Amino acid sequence: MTRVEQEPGSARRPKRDREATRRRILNAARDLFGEHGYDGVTVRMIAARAEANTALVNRYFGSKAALFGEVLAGESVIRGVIAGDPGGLPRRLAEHFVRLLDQGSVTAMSRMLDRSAGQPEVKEILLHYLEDVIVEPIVAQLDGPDARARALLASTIIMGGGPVRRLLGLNDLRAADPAELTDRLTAMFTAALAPLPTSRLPAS
Amino acid sequence: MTRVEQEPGSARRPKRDREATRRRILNAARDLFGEHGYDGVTVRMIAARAEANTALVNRYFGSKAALFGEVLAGESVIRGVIAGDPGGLPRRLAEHFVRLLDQGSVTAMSRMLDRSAGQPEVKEILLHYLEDVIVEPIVAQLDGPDARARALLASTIIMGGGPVRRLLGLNDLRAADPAELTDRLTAMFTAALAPLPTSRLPAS
DNA sequence: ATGTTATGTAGACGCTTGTTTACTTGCAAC
DNA sequence: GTTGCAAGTAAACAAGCGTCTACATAACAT
Repeated sequence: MTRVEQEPGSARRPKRDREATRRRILNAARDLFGEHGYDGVTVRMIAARAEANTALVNRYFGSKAALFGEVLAGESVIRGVIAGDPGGLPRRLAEHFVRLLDQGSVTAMSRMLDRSAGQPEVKEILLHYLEDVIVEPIVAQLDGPDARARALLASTIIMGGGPVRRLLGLNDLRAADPAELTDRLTAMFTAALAPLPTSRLPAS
Repeated sequence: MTRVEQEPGSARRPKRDREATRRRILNAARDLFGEHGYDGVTVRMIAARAEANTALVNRYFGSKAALFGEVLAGESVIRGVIAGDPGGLPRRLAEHFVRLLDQGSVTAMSRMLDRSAGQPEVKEILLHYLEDVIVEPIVAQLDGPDARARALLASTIIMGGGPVRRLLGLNDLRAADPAELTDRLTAMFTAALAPLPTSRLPAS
């Protein structure tokens, strides 16, 4: 009876590890949703990637939609980007955008958004995410009139990056001088967010 | 085999009218794809909306994907927007964007793009559309370095409008003064397209 | 009226989806 | 060992998808 009496939560590594399996599924879902969007991913794909049984996805997360929601909840890097001094917000957003370009597959979020509004239930989840994590924090940093409209314009740039990257590729964007690209994006975000329209350009 | 003894387009109204049915299906597809994207629409939905039999969709268009391509081919309003004097391009794009906001459901295109990249075949169709109808014409108008990168940035704004509108709604954008909104968007497009970064703003 | 052809229809095909059920197996306490 | 339970599995479920085939029917030429 030489049995190892281990503390609960100690370093024992059972072959059947609920938490580890759950984590593998969650990671697989994050990667796949990020790459193909909600509709482009099947529960079987997630399970295969996680090297787990298909039924475990529903067992641990209830449903595919709920799993999607949990993935979304873990992807809030942009929160830290928005937070900070309001004056530097456009540049921080621009730098974030450029950073996403360089990372590629790691950036689950933006790619997730464009192809993921199938069922109304998922649309609801996405809506709340965008509202609470992106739009609302930006609005909170803005002074002046039409704060929400300005935040929506900035969101337009952020969300447009996904489809453009996915469909048209980003080699041509990466090819450009990163500093210049950042400047350009900063100007775009500034134009979107400035309290008053930055300039009245000559109409055509 | 010329079995049409009547003038084409004359006043006969047969109950079974191939062209009319085909048109009804195409219109229904345009509306539905515009509203729900490629994956969000089924062949049966299209047939129901067109008050036609499901099999006729495939009979007249070969496949759902081919029908999508035909719908896309008919949606090239933006072509005329891009064409014109290069200096006024940012403002024309901005005005187009604002116009889309006001129209709502008529604007099939932009809403079609974000949720429509399911099968690789459809992605191919979309890619060529974006490339030939949006990016390439814009590039053709640009001078200076990194023309394609700048065109992609402008496309980012255009394509971002779809998801933002669909998910977050556009009432807050419409609420703002249209003239001011146009100015703001013009500045954004200018920042994206200008030969050199418009300004180097103080970093945060 | 009759025959032919194009148009429309009903239904099934094969496949994939998310989900659930019944079962097997590993692990640990007794 | 033996038992009990959690973890994992295989298979099936119902529903939905795009597509196709066999059939009915309206419209025209004769």
